[in-house]
Amino acid sequence: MVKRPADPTNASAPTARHVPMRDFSRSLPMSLLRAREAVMRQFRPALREHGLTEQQWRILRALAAIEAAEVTELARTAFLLGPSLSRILRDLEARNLIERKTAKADQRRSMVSISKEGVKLMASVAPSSEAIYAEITQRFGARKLVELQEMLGELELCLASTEAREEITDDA
Amino acid sequence: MVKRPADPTNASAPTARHVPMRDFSRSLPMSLLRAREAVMRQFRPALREHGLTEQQWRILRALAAIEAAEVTELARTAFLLGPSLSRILRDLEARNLIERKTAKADQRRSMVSISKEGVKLMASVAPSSEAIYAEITQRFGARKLVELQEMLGELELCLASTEAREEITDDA
DNA sequence: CGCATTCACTTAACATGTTAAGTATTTCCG
DNA sequence: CGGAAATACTTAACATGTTAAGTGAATGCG
Repeated sequence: MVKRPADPTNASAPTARHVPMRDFSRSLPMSLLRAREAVMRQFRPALREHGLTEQQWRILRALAAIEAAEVTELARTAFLLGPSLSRILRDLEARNLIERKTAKADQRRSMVSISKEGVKLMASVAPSSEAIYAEITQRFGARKLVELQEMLGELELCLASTEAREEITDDA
Repeated sequence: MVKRPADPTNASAPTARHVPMRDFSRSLPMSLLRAREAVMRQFRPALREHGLTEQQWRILRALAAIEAAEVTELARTAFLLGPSLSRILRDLEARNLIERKTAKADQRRSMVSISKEGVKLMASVAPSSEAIYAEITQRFGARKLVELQEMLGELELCLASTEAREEITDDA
């Protein structure tokens, strides 16, 4: 907002603009964050009415789609980290929305599944969720939405392979 | 909406697939989340080396760009909620990366600015940050990146006006 | 077999997201 | 002027993100 030329005697004035960078508000992470927040803002009230957070809803949806799953598999599907999932499963189990039983073959693993109550809750939320999604689709345009999601998928894909070589390039 | 005929005897098998919905992994919030996570995974190690979190970095960047700002304005710029910002500013101030002074005209407001140390820290992080951004741009394609960000902006815009009418439609 | 290693999770600790409530200041208005 | 209402934060409380460490069970292998 201030376009002042370099000021060599910046003793009184608070320092700024010393480190040139891209315009902050146009960075990719920011764009993604803002877009996602705009979308989630549409859903949160409906979920909240049913006492669900976004992540709890993700887990229920994932479970409804895959019968039963190990915790690790569920984490991958719902895109949650293990510790978050652990906590949430504990709470969902306490609310009787899910069930777990340790696998017979391997005592380390526990199979998680949605309970009858969980299904009932999902059924009561799904309509409004779908309605909201439909409204978003309509506003933004169905074709454009597909296009956007394709680009997002490509972005994810083209960054996916960078993660394993931290060990190698870590020569600092 | 449910395609399955009623099953009165679902006692043994874990219940599932009772609530048909869009394929979970292809929902828009999920796509946005995954894409953003893929991007942030590139940046986090570099920030971490300098003892900064993503949000702290956002605040420093915002401050470097606008000289000084009120807390509310900063929250809008860095896209953080007030409570988060309050906590982070407290910590950044304790680390002498920012400075604050209450405005003379209005004792409620406090002006926040980046400190000399903060500028130094920014200068030490900016190069790797820019390098990472450049690599992402190159991998994904500069033109495609612009296109993606335009779509994200449009999405945000077309959902922006929905927020004020919760009071009105809240007739439940 | 025995034991180090790996594996599947869980706990812990700290930082942020999210909503609600609290505090101090200012403004509005009779 | 004076008190209700609005404003600019801050605190509180709970849930999740993120990394590191812990725990118990399986595996690999000498």
